This record gives sequence, C-alpha cells and structure tokens, in this order.
Amino acid sequence: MIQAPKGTKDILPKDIETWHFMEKMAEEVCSSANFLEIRTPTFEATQLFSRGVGDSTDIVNKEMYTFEKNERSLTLRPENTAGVVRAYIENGMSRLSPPVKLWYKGPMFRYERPQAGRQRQFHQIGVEMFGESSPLADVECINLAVSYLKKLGLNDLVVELNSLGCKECRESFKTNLRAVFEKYLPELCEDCKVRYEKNPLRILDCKNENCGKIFQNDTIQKLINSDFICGECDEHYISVQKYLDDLGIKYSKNKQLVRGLDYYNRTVFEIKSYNLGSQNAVCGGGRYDGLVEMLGGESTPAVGWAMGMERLASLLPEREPERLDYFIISTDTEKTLILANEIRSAGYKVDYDFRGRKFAKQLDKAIKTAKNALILGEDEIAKDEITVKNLIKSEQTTLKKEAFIKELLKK
RNA sequence: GCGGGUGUCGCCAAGUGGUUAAGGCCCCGGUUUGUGGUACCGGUACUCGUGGGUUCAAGUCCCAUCAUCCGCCCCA
Repeated sequence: MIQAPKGTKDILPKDIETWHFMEKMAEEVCSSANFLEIRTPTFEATQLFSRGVGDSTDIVNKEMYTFEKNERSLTLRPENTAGVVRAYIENGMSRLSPPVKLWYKGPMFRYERPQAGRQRQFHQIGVEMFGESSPLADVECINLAVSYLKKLGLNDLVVELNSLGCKECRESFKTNLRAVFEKYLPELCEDCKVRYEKNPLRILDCKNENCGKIFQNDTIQKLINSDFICGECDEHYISVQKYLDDLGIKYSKNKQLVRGLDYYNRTVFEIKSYNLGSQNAVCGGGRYDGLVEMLGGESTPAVGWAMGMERLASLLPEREPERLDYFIISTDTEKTLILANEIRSAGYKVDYDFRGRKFAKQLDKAIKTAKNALILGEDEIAKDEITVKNLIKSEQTTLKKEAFIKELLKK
C-alpha cells in the first residue's frame, strides 16, 4: 500500500468547509484593506531562498526540498516572502503607486520532523506590503492579522512585539552580544557556538536549559533588557505601539523574540495561542526593509506576515457540510436523471439514489443530506407531477413538473 | 538530527500466551412496493502494521523494520 508521504495530510471533505471558511474570510479581510491577491510558483531557484531567507537559518540549512533539473538547482518554497519579493521586482511592481499591498495563500514545504502543528507540506496565508516605511504600515499589517483572526472567531490569542533595530544598531548590538558571551562560549550549547559566529542575536532564542541558566546572569539580563536600538528605530517602535494602542490592540513586548529568518529588521511580531501545544505561533511577521534590494531590486521598505492554516484550522470548530437543496426519491432512474440535470442547470444542488432502492431508504438518505425531498413516484409520473417535501418544516405539496421547474428558475 | 509513546475492520475499541478475534459507530440488507432519523433482526477482519525469532501454542513475549503521534531543535 502506497501511503501519503511523511508529514503530508489529505484535507478531507469533512474538513473542507473549515478551509473554505478560512480562505473566504482571508479574501474578504484582505480586499477590504485593498490588499490584492498574488500567486507565485511553488518552486523557485534555490538561490532565491539561500540569499533571501538567509543561509544562517535552519530553513535554508536543513529544511529545503531541493532538486536539480537541467543543471538548475530548484527548491520547493519553504515560505513565500522571498517568492513574492522576486515577483514584485521581476514584474516591475515598484512602478505602481506605493504602497503595493499583496496577499497570498498556498502550500509551503519544509523537511522537518513532523509533530503537532508541524508538517512537511503545510499551508500559509500571508501579506506583504512594499514601499512604505512609516510605522503605520507595520500597524496596518498587524491590524489586518488581528482583524482576520477576530473574523474567524478566535480569541485567547496574544500578540508579542519586539524591535530588532536597523542594520546599524543591530551590528553594534551583535558586537556587544559577542563581547558578553565570549566568556561563556565554552558553556554554551553546540548550536549557540555556531550562532555566536553567524548570528549572535539568535542565541537569545535558544531553549536549551543550560543556556537558559547562563541567560540569568546579570550582565546578560542587562544587555537583553537594554534598549540597544538607535534613536530613529526607537521612535519607530514607539509609534507602532502608540498606533496599536489607538486601535485597542493588546500586545506584550518580548525582547527575546528574534525570529529565525535573517531578513527582518525593526518591528517583529508573533501571534500565539496557548491552546496549541508547543507549536503555538499562529502568525509571525515583521519588517524587512533590506530584502528587496538584497534580491536585486531598488531599496524598498517592506512589512509582512504569514499564518499557518493547519494551526488555525485546529483552533476552529468543526463545520457542518452544506445540505443539498433537493434529494430526489424515485424508482424511475431515467426520469430522475433528467430531472436532476434540469434542476442542476437552474443552479441548485441535487442528488439522488442510483440504485432505485426502496422508498424508506431513499427518504432516509434525503433526511440525512438535503433540505427538501422531491418525490417522483409512480403516482406523480402518471400525472406528470412532482411532490416537494420540505424536510425541515415537514410540509409537502404536489404540483405539475412544469410549474416546479418554472418556480425554480424564478428564484 | 536526538529522546519517548503507540500500531487489532473506514472510525472508536476489548483482548495481558491456550479452542472458531468481544462490543459500539458508520455502511449494507430485512421486518415494511410510497412518507421522518426510532425499534427489532441479519451482514461485513481466512486475521491483529511488516519481517524474523522464542514456544507444544503468539494479537498477546523478544528482535528488527516501517508508519504514526508527542517532546527537543526550529518555525506558521
């Protein structure tokens, strides 16, 4: 028996209503804020990710599905910001009047050990905004995420906020971090030793118990809590908070929120649920002012976020499948075939029993699946009539078939 | 990549070395040639993830392997 590949899941009909709901709400919320949908390829040149996402990240180092074709290295997208940025540059979207606001949905691929809330193929909904450096843009994005989650009916979510500063202040912070951690270098875990060289900011993200103990140290706490960001970055961060307050969006500041993607600067945020187990981030995002330029475009400020749809789905209640408008009960399968076709052409959902089973069995099926039963038995056929039985109100009327069809077309 | 749990029908499950592998849901048929989900009766696993081994005897014990779940790491 061939099984679905490890870490992939079938989205079955019983769950599809939830997925339609998530997609429909995303479309509504995004277009209400003038974000336009974009669809980019599911695979891209490997270089796009190694340069865009950053080669100090786990995503690029060990989680990419990469394959060669005609001496080209291609990779199944592990996230979609790099792809959207590529499309933005390639299609000359910098010529559009800024800000350019885009949203997307689709599958992403990461080669990881599957776990609750973590799959190798998973789906994201995300937004990207280009060409606006104002903190308003950051807040518009965060607000969009919060509005969307609210629209889905999700409560008990926490927004966490941090600022990573700009290139300049980040470099000086990195230098400071290295200076402080130098003493503890032998005690740090293996991963952190690598992080020390490549990106010491990510040491703060380490969950290793021993490293956690080291973080308790006074000088380190002082450094973590110090406002290393420069005046301009601080001003930006304060404005973001002010606008969030204006909107009544609650958030908590988390100085250890660093994020594993290299492209972020200034504002970063996550939205978490405590009903999710250890993979508790439902949304993650931030500002990435350097990425467009790094990928060959003009220097363009940008902000965005992505949400994991499987994680959202697991927080949503199950939805009942929509009922059929009609279920035809009949012993004459030929007449039924024709009638079903006519009703479907008029735009209604119809089904019927293919095997011409007994009346009681067919009625049973109608009760389970439809709003109305259409009875087309010997009596009706003889008089060219049809009986419409409303299964909810428990009322029924018999009328000429012509009249029934005419009635359908009228609605 | 590392640690732990679990694999018996489509789903939930009993079974703890000894004849023919409970039960429930769903599905199918009947009681009932045309009007309400009830009730009652009947049907659906040549076999317990797979391969070895131990034993007179294995779903039950051992080993391996695969799958899956949970945690670490990382992220959505």
